[in-house]
Amino acid sequence: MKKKGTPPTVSEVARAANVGTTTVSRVINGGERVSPKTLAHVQRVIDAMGYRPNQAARVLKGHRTKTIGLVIPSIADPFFSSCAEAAQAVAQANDSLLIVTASHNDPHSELENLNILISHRVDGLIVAPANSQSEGLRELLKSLSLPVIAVDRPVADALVPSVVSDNFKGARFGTQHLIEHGYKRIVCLTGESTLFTIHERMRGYRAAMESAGRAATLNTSVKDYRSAEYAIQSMLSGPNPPDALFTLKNSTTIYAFEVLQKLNVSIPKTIALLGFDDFELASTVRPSISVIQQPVEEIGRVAAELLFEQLLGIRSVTTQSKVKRARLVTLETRLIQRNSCGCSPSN
Amino acid sequence: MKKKGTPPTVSEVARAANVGTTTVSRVINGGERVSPKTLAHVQRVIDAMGYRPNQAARVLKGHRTKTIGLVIPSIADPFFSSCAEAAQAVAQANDSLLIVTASHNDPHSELENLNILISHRVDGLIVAPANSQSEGLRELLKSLSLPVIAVDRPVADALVPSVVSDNFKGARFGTQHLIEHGYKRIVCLTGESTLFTIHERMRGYRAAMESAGRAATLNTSVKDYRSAEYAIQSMLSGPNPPDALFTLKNSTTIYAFEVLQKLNVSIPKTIALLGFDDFELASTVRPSISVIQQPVEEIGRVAAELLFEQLLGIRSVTTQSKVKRARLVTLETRLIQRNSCGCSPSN
DNA sequence: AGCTGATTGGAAATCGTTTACTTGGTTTTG
DNA sequence: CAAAACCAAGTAAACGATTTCCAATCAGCT
Repeated sequence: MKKKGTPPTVSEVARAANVGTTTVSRVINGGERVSPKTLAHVQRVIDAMGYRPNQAARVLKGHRTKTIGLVIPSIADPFFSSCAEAAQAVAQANDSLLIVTASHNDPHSELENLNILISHRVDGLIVAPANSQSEGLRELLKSLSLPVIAVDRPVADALVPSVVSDNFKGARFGTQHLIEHGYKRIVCLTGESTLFTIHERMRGYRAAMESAGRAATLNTSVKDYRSAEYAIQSMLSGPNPPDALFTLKNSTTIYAFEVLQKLNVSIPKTIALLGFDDFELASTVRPSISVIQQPVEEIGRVAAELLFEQLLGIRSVTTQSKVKRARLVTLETRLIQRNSCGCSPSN
Repeated sequence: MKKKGTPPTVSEVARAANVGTTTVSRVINGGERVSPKTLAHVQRVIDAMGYRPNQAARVLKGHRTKTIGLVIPSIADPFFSSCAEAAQAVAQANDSLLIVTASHNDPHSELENLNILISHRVDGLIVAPANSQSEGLRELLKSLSLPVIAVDRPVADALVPSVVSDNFKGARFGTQHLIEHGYKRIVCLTGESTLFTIHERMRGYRAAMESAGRAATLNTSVKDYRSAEYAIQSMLSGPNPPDALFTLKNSTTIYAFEVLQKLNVSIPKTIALLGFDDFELASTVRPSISVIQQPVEEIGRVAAELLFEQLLGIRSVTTQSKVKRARLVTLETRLIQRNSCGCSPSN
């Protein structure tokens, strides 16, 4: 075990072992075409010197960097960190590393991050685009020669394959579920948002209401506790108050829940609550909150798998068409029935 | 904007711009010693060709990889993902990328991850050691020539600088707080754990109880809802039931909360609850749960800052001694008073 | 013994960038 | 007016691993 200083190189190892660099290289890469005893000897020297091949040199010779990039709005966000965890696992299974950067939903920062990652010669990229329409992003993607997968939000025109959960169907199903359980006045709440996901969910809500012959009521002004309080209070004191709330994102769900608790409105007796997207403690609060759950880790996993599939099979035309076929992977959501919408399971 | 194919190189750019490679290189790196008009011209060509320098080649010439590695138990864990987010931000500010890997608290996997990162020639490492004592880790660290910072859990003998929150003081303070507010029988609950953090917290609880002349009661068997139910129920039906619970980790806090709710035990009237470590919805449940909060992002931030400090200032002896002085950075926790332990703030 | 053929090991080119050293041309100055 | 100083820009040699080709060795044959 060597102490400090500059890391040893192949030739140093070769000299120490009294062999050529070729032999050392072969030992490193599986030991083909090397006699068992030299192999053992060289391996011993390698271990003794604490030698580790320099990836940069390897990459320079035209090899993979064994590195993929992930650009997400925030690392701390539970949704994206679960995604990242799953993607990292797949990367590891494919002998690769995952580099994570946060765009904070800023298209400019996103572009910068992507450029840096490309400069580092990552083998592929997974991106949750800050903005599906962003011209900068689209231009970059067009000029790119490496595989890219979008997650959570597709890029306009399916420029790259995307993996998303079925926000539309999920929201429609959730709304239908409320309708079927007899709720008469179902109001949809969310923070004002231009995000693709929220947009799809609103569409799903509207579709379900429409096909049931109901009037859709959407309130997109719930940004914080205050606005939630205002919105809910005025609805309750107004004419024709809602008997069910469908909240389209976690923060909105939480605000609504808090407000209802504070106002001593009984859930689900007076008002039912159904949230889109699950969060750790939706099951812990009393009453526990029913939600439409997204297959979070699956999104990250499938995206990474798709990426490596593309990475490993660039040769065959068959693969290309296969990839072309799957420009948009839509993963199913499911309803987690808890106690907040009058459709209690066992407990 | 070039279409696809292999990425352009310096010499290609040089040829296209009718200059030497040196000039191109100079333009890339700030444009010193290049006339304004050639600079502009070369820059134009670079943009036109979509040229991006190959980091691998740059690294090979002995430069930083502008890359740091982070090895944590889990990426999806809120604590560590916040850490990661903060570390990434610092990395970005230092023009570097963050590579994240998950060890799942397995020392073997941890070692493997570290080796891979080292092979990729990361400039430095941040690790949350799976096991402070691990011989493999200690040996690796000793043989290493790059800066490493430990987070959350120090490495034995302060082999590398560590950034941790003050688990001992936090737990002692929390316990003292409960004592001061008149709770007579304060029981400490946690999952059985050999983790450094939990150990420190137990030590803190014991210290506080001891110096108050109380008998410490620790139950380390709360691993899931079932075991929590059993533990709490038997304590409640036994002689001398507790009037306060101090839970040492989030999962334990949640289980205890759920069980108390289920048993219709009033919080904090019958039993008070204080948790160690904060989580998003501790403030949302009713009653909201008071906790000892760790400076989560600060840990990640300080660790990364320390790393870059070491990375940038290897020259001066002053800096070395400064680093030596700060082998263990202990960050203060604070008590977040909510409604679960009889010491309610305003609401 | 000498030849064949398989097997193992080595020398050298290569990847794309940086950088020490030159070159040629201009400007300043004694 | 010549010499010194200066500046932009180019040439070529690294960096460390892979890889192609070639050389050497040795066993097994005839």
